[in-house]
Amino acid sequence: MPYAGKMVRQIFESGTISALRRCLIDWYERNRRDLPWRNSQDPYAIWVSEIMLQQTRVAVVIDRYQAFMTRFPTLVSLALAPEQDVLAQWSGLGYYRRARMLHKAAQLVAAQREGNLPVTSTELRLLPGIGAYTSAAIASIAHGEVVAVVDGNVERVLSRMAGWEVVSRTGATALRRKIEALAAQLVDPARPGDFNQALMELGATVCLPRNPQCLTCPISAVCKTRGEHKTPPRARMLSCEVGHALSVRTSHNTAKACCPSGREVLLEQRPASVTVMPGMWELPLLRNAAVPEEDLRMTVRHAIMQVNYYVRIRTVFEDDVQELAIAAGERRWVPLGEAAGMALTGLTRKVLSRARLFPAAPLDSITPLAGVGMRG
DNA sequence: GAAACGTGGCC
DNA sequence: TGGCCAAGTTT
Repeated sequence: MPYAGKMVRQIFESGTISALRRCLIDWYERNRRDLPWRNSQDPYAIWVSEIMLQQTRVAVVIDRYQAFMTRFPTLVSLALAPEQDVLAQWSGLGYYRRARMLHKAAQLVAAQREGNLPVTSTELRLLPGIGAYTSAAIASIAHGEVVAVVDGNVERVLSRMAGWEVVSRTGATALRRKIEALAAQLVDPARPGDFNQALMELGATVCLPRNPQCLTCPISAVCKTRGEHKTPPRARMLSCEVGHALSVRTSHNTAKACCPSGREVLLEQRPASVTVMPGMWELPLLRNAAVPEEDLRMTVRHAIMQVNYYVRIRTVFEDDVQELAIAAGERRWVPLGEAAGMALTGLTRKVLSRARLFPAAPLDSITPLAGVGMRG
């Protein structure tokens, strides 16, 4: 990439690249957050964290990562698990394809490589769900491979630093290439993993999309922008009204000695063929989203992608099946205790939590049953 | 190369 | 409330 070298020389005076690397890594050592996946050198642990962090906030990931690693401590344990168990661990995190591909890749590595992940970014890149960013992140962090990562943070930090702006829609790709070339020139050959994490950490905690904290930025001296930069406008949110059924019954199933009776909720599994959340379980859709006032249990706003769903939840009794839309997949009465551990959609988890039908968190379990059904 | 793929949390 | 995300990958 000779062109990248030229760009770097245009941006920095000779010799300042090593100073930049030092500034960045010094800052990182002093300011890095203590995150669970940073306490491990295990490539599997780093891999899981990188997949879970894709398009997902660190604050959301922390607890879920620890739960996932407790349930699947090793690559082989993940490979051996049923897919529904993996999806259940992913429930509420979204982008479920990540979980399915992580699982698939673990099975490939278990079957073909005795459970040892590839070491080089080039080989990692061949596994499902591992793209340009993730392969570089794992290889540089776990094995010290000298390869740059370019995620959303790095893209923002470097474009601001270089003073490059998105000019047009088509210009975004060209700019991305320039940033990748710049990152490749900048990455510290001595400590690529720390350098990469430093750049990402800077973007995540200082060089914020809005309100960048330029006064505390370790590299503001070489930054062309020192503040916000232009970003392309986003698509408008759409809105849509839907209804879901909350059907709860008291079980008369005495077959299971452990839980001879208890309450069960009616769930429906989304078909494997749908593009959105295949295989996940949810409350059955209502035939009619217009719910009579007296049957309205609660309303929920739930944003999925570019759409705001205004969701009406109504009680549907066991005999009133005609209120439900035609089932697209299997329907099953599930004991509430079991449902909590299933591969529920985020909306379903939200509704059942809000209805106090199972705890949102393990410790939040004390709920008077008398309150159930009386909430609006 | 654009479009699709989810969600919890914060302002 | 409505908008805006957040450590990308696949098709």
